[in-house]
Amino acid sequence: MTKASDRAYETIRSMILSGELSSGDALREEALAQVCGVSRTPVREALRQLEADLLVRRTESQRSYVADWSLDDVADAFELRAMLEGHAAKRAAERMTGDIIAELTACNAAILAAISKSEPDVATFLDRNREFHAVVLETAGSPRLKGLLTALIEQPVVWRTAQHYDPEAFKCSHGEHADLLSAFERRDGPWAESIMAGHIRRAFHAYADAHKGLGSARAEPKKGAA
Amino acid sequence: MTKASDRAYETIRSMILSGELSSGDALREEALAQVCGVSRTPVREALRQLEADLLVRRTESQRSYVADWSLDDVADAFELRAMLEGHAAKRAAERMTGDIIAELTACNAAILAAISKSEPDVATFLDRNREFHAVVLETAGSPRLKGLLTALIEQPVVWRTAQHYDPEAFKCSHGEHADLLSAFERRDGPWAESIMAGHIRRAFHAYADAHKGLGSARAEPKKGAA
DNA sequence: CTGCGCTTTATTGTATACAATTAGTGTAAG
DNA sequence: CTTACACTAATTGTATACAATAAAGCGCAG
Repeated sequence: MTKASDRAYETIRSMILSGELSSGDALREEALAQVCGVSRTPVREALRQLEADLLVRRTESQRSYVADWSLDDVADAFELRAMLEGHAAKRAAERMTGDIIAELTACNAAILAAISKSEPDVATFLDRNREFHAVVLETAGSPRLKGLLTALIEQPVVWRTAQHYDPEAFKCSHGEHADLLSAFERRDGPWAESIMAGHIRRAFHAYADAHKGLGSARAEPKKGAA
Repeated sequence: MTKASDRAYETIRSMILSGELSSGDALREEALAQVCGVSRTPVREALRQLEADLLVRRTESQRSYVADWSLDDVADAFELRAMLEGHAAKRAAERMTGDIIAELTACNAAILAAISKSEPDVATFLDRNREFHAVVLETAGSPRLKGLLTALIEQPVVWRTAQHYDPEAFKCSHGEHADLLSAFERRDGPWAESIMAGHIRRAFHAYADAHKGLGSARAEPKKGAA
């Protein structure tokens, strides 16, 4: 994608992630085009990409809506993510180098700094956490695995989960990254896989705990509000 | 996608799978538009879809080429497929019903019939094999898993592998499906997972054996020939 | 002869107009 | 009061023209 389609993609994506657009909202191409300051053509392309990212769903009649995620959907996604990121961690351990360990160590130190403040710096935590996982995924050296996971990791769900973390949960996350580094230092693939799978599953339960009760049954498409 | 984009998608896809277009061939939008009898707009959409299917790759300058698969790429894809289809088999075993077992049994009987002829009916084998795996995947009941796998299963590589099967290999494939049915009847998820993972890995080795020697290093883009 | 930079050409990106399809609405029959 | 149906309005699909960009060819200097 180039300039205009990129702008459309980023704009729409951030509107979804920020909550400016909420689950089930209709996404009309022309309205989005005006918002993004481009024509419908790049908007269409951006919508296809967002659909691949699972942030947008399309009805059989080709209308687009902001995707809604029931708890089952989220569980489904986290289960796959645990399996795939576990696999990525195993492969990364087998391919690990000192430089990358240093990079990951620095990254995790930044995470520790961000969460050690009196008021945790959630934005920095998220950025560095994303970076940590991205480096692991890159080190796994499987383009296809990378492709599959990118469709799963950058979800609104993931984004919002950390908002509900208590100080203890942040520490857990940091500690699991540290464990992962131990496994990487020893080139212990299976250990890394176990830790990563548990790490992701813990994140899921943090999400589930924060959302228990409100069943979030799949909503019907709303109209308007694009 | 609708009529014109569908036609473009199917046309280009079959051109790639049939070998009419080979690895590295340039895919020029206008040329494809003429071949498909549509304008560039639906062709562009089809190309994006084919890119998601990993049948087409795009350079950083947005030019499209028929994807080429080194043996490492194929190994990578099969490894992921073994993991994901194994997972699907496990979930399917946990959700299995008598009706579905009957359907799968009939499907595998058709496979047996196709490969028992003096001259094996490869096309029927492939169709029924695809159907068998599709039913398992459907029964797994994870839309996301389904989405991830469809990007991996319908590859030219898969298609051509069976061309090299000897009678024994066909029998192995049928036998593993039968084993899978045993696991399903007993609702034994881990067993089903093991069998399926092995089933996929065997297919990979059949491919690798047929292609050993010719290294198939990633070719540079060719020109022309769209 | 070779390497660099400019000009030309080919190809993709974007905008817009129009066609086709779908959802929404109102009305009339049961 | 409900439902079926037709009609209208809204939305997406497609084609085409034009703009931007990258590849290729060419000339020139070293």
